[in-house]
Amino acid sequence: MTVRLRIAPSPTGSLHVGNARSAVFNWLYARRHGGQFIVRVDDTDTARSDERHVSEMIDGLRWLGLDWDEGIEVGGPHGTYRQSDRFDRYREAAEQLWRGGDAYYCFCTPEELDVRRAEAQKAGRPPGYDGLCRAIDTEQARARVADDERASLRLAVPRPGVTEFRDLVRDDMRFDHENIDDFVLLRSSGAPTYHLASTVDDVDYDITHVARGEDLLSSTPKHILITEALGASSPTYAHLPLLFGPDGKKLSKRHGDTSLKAFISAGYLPEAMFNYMSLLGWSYDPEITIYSADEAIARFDLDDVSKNPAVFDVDKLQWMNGEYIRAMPVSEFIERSRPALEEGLGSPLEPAEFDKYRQLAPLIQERIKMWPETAEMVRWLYVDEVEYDQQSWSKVMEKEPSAAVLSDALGRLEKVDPWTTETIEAAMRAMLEELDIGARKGFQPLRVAVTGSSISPPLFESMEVLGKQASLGRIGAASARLAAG
RNA sequence: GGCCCCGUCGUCCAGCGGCCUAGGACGCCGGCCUUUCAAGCCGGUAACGCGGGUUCGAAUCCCGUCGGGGCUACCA
Repeated sequence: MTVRLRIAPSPTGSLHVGNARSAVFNWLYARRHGGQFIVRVDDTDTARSDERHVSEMIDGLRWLGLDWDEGIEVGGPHGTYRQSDRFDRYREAAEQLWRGGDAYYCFCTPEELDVRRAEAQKAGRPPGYDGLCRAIDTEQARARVADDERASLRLAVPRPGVTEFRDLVRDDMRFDHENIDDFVLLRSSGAPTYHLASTVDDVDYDITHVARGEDLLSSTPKHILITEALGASSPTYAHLPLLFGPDGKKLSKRHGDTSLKAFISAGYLPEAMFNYMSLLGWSYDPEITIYSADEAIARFDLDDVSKNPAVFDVDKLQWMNGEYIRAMPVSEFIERSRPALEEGLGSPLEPAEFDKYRQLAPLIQERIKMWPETAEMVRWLYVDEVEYDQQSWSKVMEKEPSAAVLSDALGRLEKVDPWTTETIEAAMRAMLEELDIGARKGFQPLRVAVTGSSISPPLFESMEVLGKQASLGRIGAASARLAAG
């Protein structure tokens, strides 16, 4: 039997990293077992659903490197894979439930329910639905509905009773029906609730494994009850540990922008993001942290997923991103960093200008963790006049023997020909010797003069790429500025 | 409040009765390298929440306790 898994995000907001991580686990499991991965859109809440979120989600999932065998955009035997197109099917299922005696009409208004809930809470009773309308005679209820009276349809939860299931992550679960109220299947508007729609879809689409966040663990008995009432058999469930923010609370908007989109635009690599997310609640090997998606597929199993919630650690993600950046061939680094570079610089680069970047690229590659850092690394290369970093200037330039070094270097550098890293370095090392000063005192002033900062890519390579004329000009300018006080 | 889940370094994970004087990764600290910053290399810091059992032996099993979290809608 081939496994079929799905993710079913609601397009009521941006795709959250928690959902993205669920998608990764589902995908990994499907691929590992040669099964199918399906992407469905749970948009029963039509008022809050937005098409923009649907396409953003698709882009995000693709960006991560996931692909799906059926679902939104790619199609399949089950139509559009959007719940909003299947309301008739859900009503039909509801009807089936009602005919089978597993559901009943409820004529309580939301206002009445609010009042009774408040009372129950005050009296220390469970706040769920009290089952009042369950007592209404079926024929009578049908007549009232036929008479256009507003009614919702609720599941008649078997009482007494218990629902038990084996969760791949949590092992044996047991829920007493005492704690499950007769929840709504169909709203009085005729729209299905999430519980109904999602369960019907899982049944109709032959989903074999449902791996989702632990926040749905207590809803699972409801889904099992619906499934059984429908005469189908339940999928295997796996409730994944939740993702937490640094404060130990469920990751949400209050932790800043936690949408996958935010991470994409922050400049993370999809490989790093995938790798990092797969590590949240799972481990590839006790000794190995970095691995490819294919390697993960070869070892992944829902059985091995941890029960503990995981704190999303941006520091580790960044480190990992840096690892991936450093691991790629230089040519790839150059191409992939280009968009962020030009964006950071504010304009596209002419071929000749880009060529300078290309020369410095290997040195940049080992110094950044995130794409946006490239522009900061080489900005000095593309300005007419360097902007001196205030701290660097006072720390380096306003000290002996910077002034002397600058003018001495100027004289020596003028004679350097050809202008290469090696010849520049040779000339400067000779200067060090003759002036009898250390490399720090001798080179830092030049660095600040050329790049504007005491922190930069390696000096001589930088000077070579900048060019002789520009380099001399900058050293001269710094020298003059120093003289002027 | 009720129901449910969870509890190993600050964080993520390994550990599934003896291999644990608890391992790896991030972070942090120190060193080496070095013209800065990185990278790299080397080293260090740091945890089984607590209390009872069970057992020859427990991080691993059981109970309790404390702590954290989730759910508790005609949202999903």
